[in-house]
Amino acid sequence: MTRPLRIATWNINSLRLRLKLLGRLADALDPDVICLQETKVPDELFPAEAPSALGYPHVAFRGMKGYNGVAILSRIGFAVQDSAPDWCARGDCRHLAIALDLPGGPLELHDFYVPAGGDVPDRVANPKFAHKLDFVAETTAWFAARPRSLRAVLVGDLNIAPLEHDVWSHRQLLDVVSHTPEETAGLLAWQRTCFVDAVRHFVPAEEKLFTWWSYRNRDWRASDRGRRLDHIWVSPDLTGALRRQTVLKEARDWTQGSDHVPVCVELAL
DNA sequence: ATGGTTGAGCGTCAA
Repeated sequence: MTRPLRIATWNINSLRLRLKLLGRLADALDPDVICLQETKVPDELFPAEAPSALGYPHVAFRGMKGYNGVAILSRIGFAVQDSAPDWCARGDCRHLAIALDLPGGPLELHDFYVPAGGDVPDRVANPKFAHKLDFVAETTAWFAARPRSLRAVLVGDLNIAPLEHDVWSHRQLLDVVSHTPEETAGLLAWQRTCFVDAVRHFVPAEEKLFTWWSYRNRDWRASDRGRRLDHIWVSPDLTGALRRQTVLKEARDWTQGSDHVPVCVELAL
């Protein structure tokens, strides 16, 4: 039997600045596929040689100047899928979809970077919050309308912590963008269209679990005011194949690290 | 109520 497939996701917060840390991620998790968000690099400046040098010859990227940007690095060949719409018609570089060439048939993989939504949780006062809610509503409608996918995985920085123990204080964050009832309900509705939470499959809902700690805390580990913003979902037919999850908390201490840490799951397909 | 820090790329804006 072959080794389980490992899929990792990481908001790298600038690919060019953290190329060396990408190597540390590869060493630490040994993933077959790495999905990145906030690459912050236009396609014409994408460091094309770097993924191969790390052992990932198959690459797809969609970037723009300054903000956003997603990329997928893979040891396994894949075909890029371009059937999804341009969410909110902004040309925003927030989604890549591929079909991985696996022996048992293709595996559909989505890499998402959901808008952060600004500071004020009010869709009238804050257009960024409106964009975030609209984005999630559009993706939900799109996944709900298509035939139910089998062998599908969705990962990314979804910028919403849906469960009570996905934040350091449920009560204190109910009015904070990323954990408002409107956002958490929206994210769970999206999830229910086609997916189950592959990380909470292993970690009980009453246990705190975070993937992001703000740069603005003097000592992120001591204050531990984290949120679980980064997610891996799988189609229900794959739940029996789930073998392990890893939230690579140590990465938050890497020199000049991202404020997000990598998340990884193993699937025995 | 506000501030705190980081990145892109040079103004601030976004997170």
